[in-house]
Amino acid sequence: MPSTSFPVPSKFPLGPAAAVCGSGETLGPAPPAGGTMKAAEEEHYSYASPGIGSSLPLPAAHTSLPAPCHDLQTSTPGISAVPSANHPSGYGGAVDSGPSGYFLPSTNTRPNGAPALESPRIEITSYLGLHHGSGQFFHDVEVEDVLPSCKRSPSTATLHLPGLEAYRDPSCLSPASSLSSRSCNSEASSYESNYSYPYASPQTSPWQSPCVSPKTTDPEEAFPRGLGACHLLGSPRHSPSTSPRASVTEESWLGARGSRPTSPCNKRKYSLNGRQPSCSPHHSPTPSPHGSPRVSVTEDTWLGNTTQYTSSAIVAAINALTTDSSLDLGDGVPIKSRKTTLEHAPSVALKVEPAGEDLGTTPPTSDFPPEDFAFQHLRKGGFCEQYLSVPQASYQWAKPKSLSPASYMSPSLPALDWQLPSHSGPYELRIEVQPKSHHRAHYETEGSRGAVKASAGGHPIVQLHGYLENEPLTLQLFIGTADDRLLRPHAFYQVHRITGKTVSTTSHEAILSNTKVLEIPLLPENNMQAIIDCAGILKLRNSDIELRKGETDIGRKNTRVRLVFRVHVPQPNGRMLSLQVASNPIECSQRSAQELPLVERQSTDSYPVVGGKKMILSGHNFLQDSKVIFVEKAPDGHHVWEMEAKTDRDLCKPNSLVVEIPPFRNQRITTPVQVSFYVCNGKRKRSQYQHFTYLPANVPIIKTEPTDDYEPALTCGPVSQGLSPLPRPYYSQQLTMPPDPSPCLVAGFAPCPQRSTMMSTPPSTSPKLHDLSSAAYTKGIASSGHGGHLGLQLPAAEAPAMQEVPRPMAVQPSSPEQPPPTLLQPQ
DNA sequence: TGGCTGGAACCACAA
DNA sequence: TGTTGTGGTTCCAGC
Repeated sequence: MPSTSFPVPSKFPLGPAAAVCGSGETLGPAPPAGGTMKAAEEEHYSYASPGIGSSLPLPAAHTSLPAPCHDLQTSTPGISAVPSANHPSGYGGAVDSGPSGYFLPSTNTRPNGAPALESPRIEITSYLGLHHGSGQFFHDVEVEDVLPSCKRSPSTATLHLPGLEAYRDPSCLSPASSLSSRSCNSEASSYESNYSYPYASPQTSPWQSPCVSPKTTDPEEAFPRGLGACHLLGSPRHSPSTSPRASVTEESWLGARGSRPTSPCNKRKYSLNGRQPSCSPHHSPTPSPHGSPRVSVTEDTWLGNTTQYTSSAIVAAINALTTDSSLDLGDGVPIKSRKTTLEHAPSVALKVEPAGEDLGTTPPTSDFPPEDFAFQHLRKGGFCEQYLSVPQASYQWAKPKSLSPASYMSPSLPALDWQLPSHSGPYELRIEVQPKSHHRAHYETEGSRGAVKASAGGHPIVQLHGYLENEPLTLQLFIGTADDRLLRPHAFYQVHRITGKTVSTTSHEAILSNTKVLEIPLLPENNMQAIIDCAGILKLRNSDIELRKGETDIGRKNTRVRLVFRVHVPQPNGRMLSLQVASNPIECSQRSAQELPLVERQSTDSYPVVGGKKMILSGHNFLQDSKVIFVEKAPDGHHVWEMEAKTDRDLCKPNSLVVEIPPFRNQRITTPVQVSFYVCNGKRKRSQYQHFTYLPANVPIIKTEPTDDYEPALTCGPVSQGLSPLPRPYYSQQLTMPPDPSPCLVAGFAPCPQRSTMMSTPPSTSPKLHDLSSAAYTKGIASSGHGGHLGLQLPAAEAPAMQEVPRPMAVQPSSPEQPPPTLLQPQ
């Protein structure tokens, strides 16, 4: 295993690394992140570069690595942290060939006499330092010049201790346990995904694997591109395992495909050329030098690590002195495995990177528009190259993952599962063009299926309104859930960066808390508008995710996602105002997309109990036999009332359905009653629930005409952003801030106005948009990274970015399966 | 040549 | 327990 050395300012003694190495001998579970790691961080990392640290798997992560693993590592052929002569000197040189003694005493040896493995080392160099401290990074400087103020998300550096959270349960996982063609991939992806393996298991230790195969998800993300020399083993990007389908080498070890993987529970029974996978998840495969967690450098991680920040962001990060673990890039987002695998070291090691991809030869270039250039330059410039040989991935698996929302204590940015408003003060983040309701996600084993498109052609467009500054901002995009619960990163889908001639928008990948985030520049010259033509959706194998420790969601039939956009607007007071908006749901399953009806719009969202009015539903897969069922649910989810609405078959079209609103069961209601309805094409072919509100008979109808003016602003205000034109309550998870959140903070979390997001309310009655002083976050309470279903709304006082200690606050559960959105008790 | 797409085979699990 | 349906995943072929 190559040493992983990141240039680090002298003030970063890399103590953790050394310390960790020392402790690395210790077998057993790593201490909780909050414990040792925290201490280490505090002690040694008073500051971490936002750009780098945010995702760097730090050496600390190996505290739990068993010594034997180290031995394995060193002894394995595939891994060679061979310092390349070609490596740039200085910082760059330090990356690969950094003096081993830098972290570990050269005399460090194993009890068994074997040379001590150098603990993975990562020297962290502050971004500033890179820019100003080394001429080698002039590119970066140039970048600064080019894009002086492009504010990257002020991610905070994170130093992780490994093993705190395993992606897969150690008992269930083993490199071999997940096999199939994906085995190599999956493994890779899993590890990369921070699907950490338990600390004390040699089998799961990255050390046991000699493989050092930088993975890449995208040829274009080529930092590594120029790193041939930097890459250990010469092939940073390709390893036989990286492409299950195309590599001859792969065939050699992969052997004939047995059966296809199936979902959950790791029941796949593939044989991996010599690596007999355990049929039982509980059986750990025999450790093999070949089959090991990857130790790789990934572009993704690199990208993330090399995220550039503006000075302000850096300052913010410095101020934050954060130890936020949620920002680890290496944290665990599976990357296209076929390009990332690292098993089978031998082959990997022998694979030679195309000459054309020599280190540092990638010129900045004219291939990119100015802004693109800036990004590209940043990504591919010397700065990044300096670190390409760092086997980050190897640590990813061991990195702790924030299982609990509470663990996210970054003082700078809200966790991805926090519910944020789409509007605050003068700012509003809005999805001007919604994505299509269907987009077939691609698997790691597949090629990209392109970028998400808009319904009417083109691509989704997002714009930040109200921002009058001249400095660019960064729009973050990640894949969020589209179920009934609070919006949170989707465990089974990740955003995938699309590149190519057809992509006009530059982007950059980063990983935050196991979630891949695409960062897209929002430029003033573009009116702070971004065309999202660079975002595809990657589907992760259910079995991979479900086995992740702490993961409670299941992947089966969990195929709807939303594009979630975030932007962090710097405030005069130095804080960040974070806004978020989610798109309409996107069905990502091939089958579902072809079969399940999907309601995108409804012409009416409320009507008096008498019913009788025609409502037009727009969507997909409507059949003449489609039925529309109205349902009223009790708090416990049971159906209190069901009524099939009459549909006009003559007017039925595949994408539109005319239905007559049935009279409500109770004609004497005095307050609006919210019910649901869905379109049913037959057994098990139902659309998701849509909300509808019955109004008291004597209530004047505010909006009843079927119209095409699906103006979110007219119906739900900013909270509707990202939702269907007409309220789609179940997805109305954009946070609506009451003018004064305080009422929601007292009296035992009494019902809060936020519920308004579920109600169809006319503009006049829509909750007032919160201003900065009322902005708040709603933090999903998750038992796991993605497991949060319910959440506590956390008002963030004046500025969301402050992330002050969240105060519990009532929030509406948007689930049709859950009790009415009246009160959400903090958990 | 490689990426994007649509389609479908294959397989395991669910009904 | 056996059969059929459903959905996840992978592979193929055409553009």
